[in-house]
Amino acid sequence: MRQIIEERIGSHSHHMQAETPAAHQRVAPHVTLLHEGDPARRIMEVVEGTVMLTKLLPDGRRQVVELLGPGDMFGFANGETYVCSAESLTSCVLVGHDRAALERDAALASRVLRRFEIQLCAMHSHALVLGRMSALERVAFFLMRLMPEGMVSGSTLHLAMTRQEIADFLGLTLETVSRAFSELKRRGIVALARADEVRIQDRGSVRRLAGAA
Amino acid sequence: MRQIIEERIGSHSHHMQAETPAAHQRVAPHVTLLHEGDPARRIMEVVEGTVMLTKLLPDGRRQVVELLGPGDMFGFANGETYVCSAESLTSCVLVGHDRAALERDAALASRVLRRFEIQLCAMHSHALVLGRMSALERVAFFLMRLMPEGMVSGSTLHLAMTRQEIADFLGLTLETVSRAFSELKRRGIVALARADEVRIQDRGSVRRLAGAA
DNA sequence: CGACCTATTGAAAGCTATCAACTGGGGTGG
DNA sequence: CCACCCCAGTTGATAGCTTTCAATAGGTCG
Repeated sequence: MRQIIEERIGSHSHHMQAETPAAHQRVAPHVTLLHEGDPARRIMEVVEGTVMLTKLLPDGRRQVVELLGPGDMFGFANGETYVCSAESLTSCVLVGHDRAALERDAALASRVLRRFEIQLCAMHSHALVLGRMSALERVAFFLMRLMPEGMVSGSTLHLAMTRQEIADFLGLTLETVSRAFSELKRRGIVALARADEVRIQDRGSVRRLAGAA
Repeated sequence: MRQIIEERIGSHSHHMQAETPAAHQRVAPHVTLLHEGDPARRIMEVVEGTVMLTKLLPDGRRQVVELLGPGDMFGFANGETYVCSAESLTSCVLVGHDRAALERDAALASRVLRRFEIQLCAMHSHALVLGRMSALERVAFFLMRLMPEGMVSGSTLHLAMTRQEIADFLGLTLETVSRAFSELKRRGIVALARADEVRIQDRGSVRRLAGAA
């Protein structure tokens, strides 16, 4: 069983004046950060690294509902408890924000609001992907999501996720994801140095398949 | 072509002090409220009625990404433009909030923030539905979403959506949605007085199929 | 070097999409 | 007021894509 590695590296938050100052913490990869159903006390912010949010069905089917990077927030609640579990994919630096602090700190509230809007937009795109795209298109969308803005054809991406995790994100099975990668390879759109090292040979084709969503 | 019917019924917003006061407006059913790609000026709030947000793929495939009721917000932007189109399903009352007002009005910002969190949670559930549920489960989920809290078996729901709209919401085709309704009817879980009048005979089965998501 | 886990590939089954015909209800025009 | 038309919905048959089950390959770590 993995444990949460928590290491205080000081607070850089200047708008906090409360009894629970924001503390940065570093966590190792593949650590469960919080559980669906646990009491929702704080809103967490990703400072560095990648976090995935997951939901489970009673019979064990899993969906990765969101992938989070620097600036993104998690720890949402509908009522009293978290609606998703969260797990670090890479080594991460996180900050927790007390829910009460949102009422006091207008600058923080504004920043969180802006970020919620961005994440809501990302979820809208994801709904389109899950509801209407083929397996090949979904994997292309996944790759495009990982490509930095100014990326050119020929660059290499590192995947921090297994085929199973990618499948759970895209609403597919791990075999189908693997077949999609093979198909992209066969078409000369990507090259795989290793399973988690993807060289983008034809950025345009990836964009086109992803529907520029 | 349908047009937006706009009827001022006065402002009930007391925290506004800006150059663009919040104005309530009533719109007819099946009216396009805003278009994906248009410049994003205001955030809209549903006061009464139901609104659907949709996204399109270049080839015409459509996804209804969100269904909104009273209190819900829309008009999100990632950059300068709306990421979704919005259309009224029923007759609606709406209020527009100037984006600049969010900076000035802390009470409004707090309310919007809270609502964004609720909608984000709803999107997480929807991702689970779209990514991991069967057709029958999706339709059950859809019905559960429409059932009021204190609803008992035997009550009747009115659907404000066509089979095509439900299909676009659930990531299915209209035929599959129709077959799912027939299957629920065959199992005695629902009864259909008309295509848009659903009597819930067995609330428990609906909940179970929907995975209590 | 071997064990184990992840990924790939193959074959067959299953579910949903697609194509097509038919039904029914509502509205319109005669 | 009735008949017809039109559109939404239902149902059937077939095709296609993804899943499932299974076997093989590759890589990493002890």
